[in-house]
Amino acid sequence: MLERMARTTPQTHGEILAAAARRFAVTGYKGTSLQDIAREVGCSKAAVLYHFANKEALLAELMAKPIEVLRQLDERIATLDGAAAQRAAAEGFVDLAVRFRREIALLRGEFPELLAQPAFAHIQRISERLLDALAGPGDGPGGRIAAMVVLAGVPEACAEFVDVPDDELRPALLAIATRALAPLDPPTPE
Amino acid sequence: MLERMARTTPQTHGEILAAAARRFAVTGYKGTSLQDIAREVGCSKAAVLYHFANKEALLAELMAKPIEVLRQLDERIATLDGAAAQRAAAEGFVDLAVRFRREIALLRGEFPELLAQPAFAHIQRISERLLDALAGPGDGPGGRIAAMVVLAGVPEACAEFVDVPDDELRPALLAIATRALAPLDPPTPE
DNA sequence: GACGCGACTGACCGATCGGTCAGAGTCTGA
DNA sequence: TCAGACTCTGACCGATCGGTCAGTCGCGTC
Repeated sequence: MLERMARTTPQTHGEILAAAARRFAVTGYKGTSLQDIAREVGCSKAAVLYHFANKEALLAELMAKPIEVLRQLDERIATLDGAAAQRAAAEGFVDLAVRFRREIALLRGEFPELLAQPAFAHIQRISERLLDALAGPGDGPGGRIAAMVVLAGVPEACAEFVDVPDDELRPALLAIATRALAPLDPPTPE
Repeated sequence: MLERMARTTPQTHGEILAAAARRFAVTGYKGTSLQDIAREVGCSKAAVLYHFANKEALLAELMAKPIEVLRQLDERIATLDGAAAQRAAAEGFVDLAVRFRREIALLRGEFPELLAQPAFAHIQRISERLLDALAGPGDGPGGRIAAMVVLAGVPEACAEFVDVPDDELRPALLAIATRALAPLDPPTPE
């Protein structure tokens, strides 16, 4: 009945992953159905679910590397404090955002809902610690507000400027972030 | 059969609106069903659709005022250019974000998908002009990157710090924004 | 040639979505 | 008293979602 070539290629796994990344980037995670992904690959929806336990597992595999790097950043920051932690947080976060901006673009604005899923609960905790570090040792709420602007604005800018080369985007963002968080390392402390 | 009091109150319209705002703030627009809203009000889903043509109309009425103010800001900026437009854009945008931060909180991160709806197409155009104004008259991409960080970060910070009083949040955000966009108005232009 | 196995399919499931519809209860004005 | 408007309901619709399942196909092995 079926005239199609026997595609005994186990690389289908990778093809599904790539197709999912493409679709998520356009229509978002929630806005992309397993049917959409299957259509892009050229297989059945059941085939997608043969290779991945469920939709969330697909997302988890796509985000595994950036999440791991974020976890490492969290560990590194935990060993520092005050201004040193703040600088390390800013540099590390900008690095991470630039490096994985394609993955970030997949989730354009869906972070809040996705992080609410229990599978990503630990990321929310890491984000809170990152916010604290970025806020620095200041006392008023100004530091936390600036940290929030950076924490939300930098990834969005990365997703928006996917085509700008790394070595142009990274220093620009780092300069913006340090300026935004400025009150804690003013150029003339004296 | 029905023992319930006859609620001939036409204020149901307002109750539905308030309930929708509450639910949207918790579970987002897409994540909130008409059933959810009806349950919160204590009426049927059909009653919700009696008062509002559809789900999108509900959102539109909730966002009517902030959208109108955004439109006015766009008009004001259009009469200026260069550094003056940049300053007006920063001040106006921070003002708007602080003033309507409850409405912004409703949409936590759903802006991209919602703005993609044809009903909000003009907002996307306004956002682009706002980005241009915030970027200022600089030539490199640095200005646009900083503008994007502000454009995405400020509303998110507003949504996060809903409890901080206006007259504390506004100056803090304005300071952060002007610092982030700094290269165009450095303290020593000479 | 029989068998097992990995890869995959189509049909199907229950749930939920936004939205429609005919009608019922209530109130108002002629 | 009665017509009609207003408000609201329960039942229902088609579409779509993520996910399950029995079975099929091709291939390597015994």
